[in-house]
Amino acid sequence: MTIGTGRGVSIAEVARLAGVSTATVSRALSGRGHVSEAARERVLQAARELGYVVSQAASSLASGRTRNVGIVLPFLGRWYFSSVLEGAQQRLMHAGYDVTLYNLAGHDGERAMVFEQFLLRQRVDAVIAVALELTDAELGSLRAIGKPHVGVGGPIPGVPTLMIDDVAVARLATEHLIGLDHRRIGIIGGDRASDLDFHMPDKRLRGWQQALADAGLDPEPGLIAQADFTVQGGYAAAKQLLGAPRRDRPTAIFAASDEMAFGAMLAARDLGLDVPGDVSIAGVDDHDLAEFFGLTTVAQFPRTQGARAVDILLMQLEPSVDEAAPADTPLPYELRVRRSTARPRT
Amino acid sequence: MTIGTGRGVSIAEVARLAGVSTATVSRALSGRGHVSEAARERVLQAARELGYVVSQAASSLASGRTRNVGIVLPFLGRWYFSSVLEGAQQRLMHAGYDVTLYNLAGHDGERAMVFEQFLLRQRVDAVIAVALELTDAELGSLRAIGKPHVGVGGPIPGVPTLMIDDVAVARLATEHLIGLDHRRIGIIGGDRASDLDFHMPDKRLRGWQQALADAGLDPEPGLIAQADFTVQGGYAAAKQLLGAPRRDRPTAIFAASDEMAFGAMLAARDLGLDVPGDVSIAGVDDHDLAEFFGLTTVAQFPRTQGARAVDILLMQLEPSVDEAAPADTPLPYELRVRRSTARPRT
DNA sequence: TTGAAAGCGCTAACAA
DNA sequence: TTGTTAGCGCTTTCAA
Repeated sequence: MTIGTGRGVSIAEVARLAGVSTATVSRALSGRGHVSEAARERVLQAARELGYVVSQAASSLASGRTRNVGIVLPFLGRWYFSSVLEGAQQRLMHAGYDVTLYNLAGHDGERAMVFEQFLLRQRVDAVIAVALELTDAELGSLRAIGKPHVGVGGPIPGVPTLMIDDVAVARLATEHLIGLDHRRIGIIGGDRASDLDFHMPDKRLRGWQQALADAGLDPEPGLIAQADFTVQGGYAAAKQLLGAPRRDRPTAIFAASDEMAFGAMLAARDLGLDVPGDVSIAGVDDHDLAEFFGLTTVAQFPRTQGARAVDILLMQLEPSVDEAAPADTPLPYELRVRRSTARPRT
Repeated sequence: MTIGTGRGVSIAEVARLAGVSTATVSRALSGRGHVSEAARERVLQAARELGYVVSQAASSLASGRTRNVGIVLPFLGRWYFSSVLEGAQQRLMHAGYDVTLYNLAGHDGERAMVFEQFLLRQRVDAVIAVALELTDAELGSLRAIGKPHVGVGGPIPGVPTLMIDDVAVARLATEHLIGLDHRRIGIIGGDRASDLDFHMPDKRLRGWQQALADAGLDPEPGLIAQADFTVQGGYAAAKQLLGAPRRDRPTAIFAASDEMAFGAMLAARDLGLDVPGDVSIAGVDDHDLAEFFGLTTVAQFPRTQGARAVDILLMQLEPSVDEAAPADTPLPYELRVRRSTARPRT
């Protein structure tokens, strides 16, 4: 490998060594256009010998493609988000794409920066937005520059979005509890802040309501607590629910995320309540720690969701990849019953 | 804003509107070279009017700078790593840099890909390696292409590395326990797998040993358990330590990370042992949940570490930014005493 | 199937 | 302080 030249080996050097033109090298290496087997062989060999790696900048400038996908997300530290990111990044890398990360954790200014300066032009071929509701202006600019974009976990009008059926997921968890003969089933849902960018909390609430209604149970306000999708939040919310007088206390709690469910389990313990003896608890996600906590949950598969999002983009980015479009098939989810749920003590 | 042109507004259009040359536009917008106040004004105004954003590809090709920094890390889902990433990304973004993420979570093949294909040339101006020991070959290529690189949390020979003094941190936590009159202090350290890429576990073990030795205590093998830095691992390890016959059971445990300490706290509870009544537990990190669990810990500040790593790179990347070099000042850490530690019951 | 050559949009050296 | 201009390294059209 030639080193230290600052700019690296150029395509011209490969062409010279292989005894072909730069155009042929480009074709051989990119797979676009026809190249004889013999020529391809010699090019590959020469490239290997010289340690040639294409210059992204030059390639992008000439072709208009960056081989770079932007991923925008509101949190990095939470399980769901880092899992989606992981799944997407891995798939993209194998397809030869870089991932540029835009984390909106900070202030509003950052969001504007991301959309106006970074994503806007020429830096990425496509965008994956995770659990983010885009404003009309943001959508407008994405559409204007004609970059494909998909949403994961968030509802983006007019944009292919990968999301589980949140209503159905919540129903499933709640129906599991009803099936165990629970009659007073509380919910720890999202608070208003977490609903802002992302209407999932509201849907999970509706799923819970529907399941209760179908069973002839009353989804009374006293059974609803709100939290911010963190362990701490779930803990506090569960204390509220479980601190109610005995006759009002739920015998089961559906938490809209596993992290909140963990908090609820800890709250129950701290109150001296046995899980599942005194209270059953179910979550959503199948977090890495769900098994450890013995938490019954409805699994979703964020790594796969990230990878699927990439597949959809790749189909638009590289016409060669044209499998049967799986874009709008609903995403899988699955009830996993563990130790945290059981029939109520009678 | 002009839209839909595919390639976006070019510098030539801005130059025309502002009545100057493209060179002046470039200078005005990048801040390099002298431009009269009047010209700068007109350029800025024109650029705003046209919605001009520089083409990264063209700029990189011409200048050799990508305004892109690669961050390589072995995990995304763990608190320490996502926090470093968050800190670095935010700082970089404000400096106008993109972050390209390379997660080595997958198989070995990926590691080779990252170093040979992606990082090697022309895609990034600098590299931040988080808790990763680079091989000689990897270091060699980084050096050969002359890209600045820093390590965070991992020891990289010959490379500026931001890391806390792991020996001292472990000593501090252990001395805190000794100061409370504990005499049998166990440790949950890293297992061999986690030491592979990252000698932190070994250092924390040594800190514990030194603190015990200084106090005339015997760091006997029975007090040592190993885990993989996860909650689950910490739980299992703690069960081993705490399951010992009463006379051998430690009255305190130092866990080399907060996540393992959480596991240890849960293990103690499951054994019916009171924390801190029967056993005190201390960790390292000040994880987001440490406050919630009431865990005594030695805080480190990964977000700041990420940001500091960026500062060091920026100093090399942009000669204008020349503050007094803070490169090798030791990183701060801080004992935070919470509910999980107390004097042993007598 | 191959090669020649015209850019892609910008930066930086040089000249003025 | 400003403008002219020669590339940066690649892709892609066109012609052969």
